Amino acid sequence: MSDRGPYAKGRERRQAILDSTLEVFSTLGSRGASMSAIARHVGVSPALLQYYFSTREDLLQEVITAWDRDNAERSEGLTHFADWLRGVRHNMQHPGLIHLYMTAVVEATDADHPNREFYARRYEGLTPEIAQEIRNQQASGNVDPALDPERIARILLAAIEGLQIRWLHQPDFDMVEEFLFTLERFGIHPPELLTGELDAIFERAAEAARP
Amino acid sequence: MSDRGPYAKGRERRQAILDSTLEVFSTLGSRGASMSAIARHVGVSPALLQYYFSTREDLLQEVITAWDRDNAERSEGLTHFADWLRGVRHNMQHPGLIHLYMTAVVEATDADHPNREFYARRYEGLTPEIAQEIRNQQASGNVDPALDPERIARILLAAIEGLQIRWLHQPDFDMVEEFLFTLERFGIHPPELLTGELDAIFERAAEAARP
DNA sequence: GTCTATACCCGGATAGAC
DNA sequence: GTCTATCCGGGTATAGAC
Repeated sequence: MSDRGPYAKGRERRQAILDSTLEVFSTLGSRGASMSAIARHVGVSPALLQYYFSTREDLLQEVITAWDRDNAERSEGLTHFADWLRGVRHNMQHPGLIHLYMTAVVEATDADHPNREFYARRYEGLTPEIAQEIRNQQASGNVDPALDPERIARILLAAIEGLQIRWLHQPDFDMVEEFLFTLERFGIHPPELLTGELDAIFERAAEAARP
Repeated sequence: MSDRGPYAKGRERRQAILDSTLEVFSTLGSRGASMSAIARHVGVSPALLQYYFSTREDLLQEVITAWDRDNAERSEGLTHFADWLRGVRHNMQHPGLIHLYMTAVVEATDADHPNREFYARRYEGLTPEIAQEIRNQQASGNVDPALDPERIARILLAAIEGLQIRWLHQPDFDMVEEFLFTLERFGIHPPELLTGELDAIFERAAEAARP
C-alpha cells in the first residue's frame, strides 16, 4: 500500500475526521459533537463527513472499532490482566474515548438500533477471552478453582463499564485503583501490578514489540 | 390535598404523561421516545408536554426522581441489601426504567449538561449510604473489617450499573444472580437472600407497610 | 388552568453541481 | 472529492382559544 496514488488524500481525510471526532467529543461532549461541529474542526463542509461515513452513527462506530483494534495491538507481550489495567490507564488519558464509547453502548441499547448486534457480539467475544485468562490463573493456583470463570468475566466486564460511567461524572475517581481492588477480591493479583513499576514494564514491553 | 378542585385534572395529566413516557421508552427505546411519540401515546398535543415539563430533559429527569422516590418508599422494613436486590428484581420487570435511567446518566456526562450535578450528588449520596450498611455487616462479623466500606460501596454501585447495561443488551442476562454473586465475594450474604423465599418476604413486608 | 396550532431553529441527510 | 442547496424531522417558543 503506497502513500501515493489517488487514494492517499482520501485516507488522510478519513483519518483526520476520526481524530477530530474524538477531539471534539472530549471537549464538547456528545451533544456538542454534531456533524457540523466536527466538520468545522476538520475544516471541511458537513457533507464531506457524510461522504466518508454515511451516517453519524457510523462515524462514531468507526472510532470505536479503531479503538478496539489499537487495544489489541497494544497488548503484545503482557499478560491479559496487565493489558487490561494498562488499557484503563491509557483511556484515562484520552477521556473522549470512554465518553464516546459509553454513549454509543448505551444508545445501541434500543431494540432497533443498527449497532445493537455489534455490542452483543462484542460482549460475547470478550467474555470467554477473559474467562480463559481466569482459567489460567486457576491453573496456577491464584484463583479459587471453584469459581465459575465465565461468571467472573461477566462481572469484571460489567464493573469496568460501571466504573467508567462514574469516572466520567467524577474525573478524580481512580478507576485503576478501584478495578485493581476488584480484581484482588476475585483472587487475581498479577505480580507486575503490585510492584508500582507498571510504567517501566510497559515501556520495556513496548520497546520489545517494536521491529 | 383533595382530589377535587381545578388542580385534579392537571395532576392526573402530569402523571399520565410520566407513565406514557416510561411506556413509550420501553417499547420504542430512546430514539423512538420523541416528544410527539409520547404525546400521541397520551392522546394530547406535543405542546402540552411542554406545558407540564418545559423540556424533554426535564420530563425524563422527573421520571427518574419519581423512580428514586418509589424505591425509597418500597424499602420499608427490610435490610438495605435485601432492598437493593428487590429493587433490581423490580426493575427487571419494568425495562423502560433502566433503559431510561442509563440513557440519562450517560447523557448527563457532558460537561455542560444541566443534569450533570444531579448525578454527581446522587452518587455522593448513595455511596455513604451503602458504606454504612457495609459497616453494619462488618460490626456483625460478616464482612472483613479490613475492607474499606466506601470503596466497596463504590465498586458495588459501579457493578450494578455495568450489569444493567449488559442486561439491556441481553435481556436473558440474570442481573440478580450476578449481583448476588458479587455481594458474596465481598462477604455480604444476608440470610434472607439465600432461602429462595424472597418473594414471600417481600409480600409480608409490603403487607406490614400498608396502613 | 388546560390545551392546540403554528411558526422557528437546528441537526442529519440527500441531490446534484463543480 | 468536495461543496451548496435543500429537505425533513425533532425540540422549543409563542399566541391565543377554551
